[in-house]
Amino acid sequence: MGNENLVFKKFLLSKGLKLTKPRKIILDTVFATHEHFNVDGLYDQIRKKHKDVSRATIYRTIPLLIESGLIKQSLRCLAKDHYEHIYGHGRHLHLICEKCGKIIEVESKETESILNKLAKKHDFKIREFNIGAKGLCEKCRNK
Amino acid sequence: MGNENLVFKKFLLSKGLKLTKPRKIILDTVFATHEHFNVDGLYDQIRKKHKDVSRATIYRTIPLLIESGLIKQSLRCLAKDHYEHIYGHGRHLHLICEKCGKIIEVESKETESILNKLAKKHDFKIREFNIGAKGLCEKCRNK
DNA sequence: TTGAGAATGAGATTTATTCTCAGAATGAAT
DNA sequence: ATTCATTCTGAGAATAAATCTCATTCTCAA
Repeated sequence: MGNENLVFKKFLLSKGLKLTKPRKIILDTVFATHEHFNVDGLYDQIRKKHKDVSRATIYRTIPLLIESGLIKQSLRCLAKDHYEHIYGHGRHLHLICEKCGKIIEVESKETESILNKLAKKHDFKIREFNIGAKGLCEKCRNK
Repeated sequence: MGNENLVFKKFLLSKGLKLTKPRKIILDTVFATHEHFNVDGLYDQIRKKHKDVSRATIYRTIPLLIESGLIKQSLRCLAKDHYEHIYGHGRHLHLICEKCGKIIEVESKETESILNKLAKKHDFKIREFNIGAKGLCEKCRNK
């Protein structure tokens, strides 16, 4: 892992944009874990090491990470947008527990191929899947 | 169609809540069409006939409609939460065009049964499915 | 008809996200 | 290295959807 850097660099170059320090820090922090993230959590994480990266820049960088294909918008939870990695990760869907907030990730090849078939029938070009369900996890149900 | 009233009435009763005029108006307007809706659109629609229903009451009534099983939260579009009917509607998934905003609804029995199987494997109890994809519709792609 | 509790409208409040702007950083060309 | 046109940045203001407050009004069971 570390090729996110190259991907992002190429993307910026192709757009005439610049690879600045804040953008590097944001990219590295995003890919330092494999977890979902939101702006608040990311900001806290970054601030531990770098006191000079602002929320505004995080908000401005996320669309670039999305456009470069490194991350995608994921679920929305507690009124906050969440994001997840695409680069280096297999496709998956989410089972979200509405009580404890736990997110179970599951392989989703089957559902995607079905969705692809349906899209073809409607002459629709899929850019991004969004497959999941909300409910109760085993722990929250058994008590 | 018209049984939404009964369903909602029973739900309110079971909760010790009251079937007020604003709630009736909101319910009727929501089910006057089969379309997705958001608070703003619903408010405008209601205001054509009833000048005395406030946004606050709409925001307060929607969770009740959800809890009673009549509607569900659907996609989020242009920073607004959208909702859709459950009562009287077959399950479906969405293909959302990111350019023109068009929403294509498609039957989704297959994907749901797969998701159900996966949920079972993880001992997860699904309350609500969320299946869809974003991309470009045929019209927006061919120009 | 009454009364206790629930619901309402209006507007204030909250809060995630976006915008503004003056100054700083970037990188291609020299 | 230096220059310079352009892009970026941080800080805080602005925006806007959704929630909350509160004094008043409505519901409905008795």
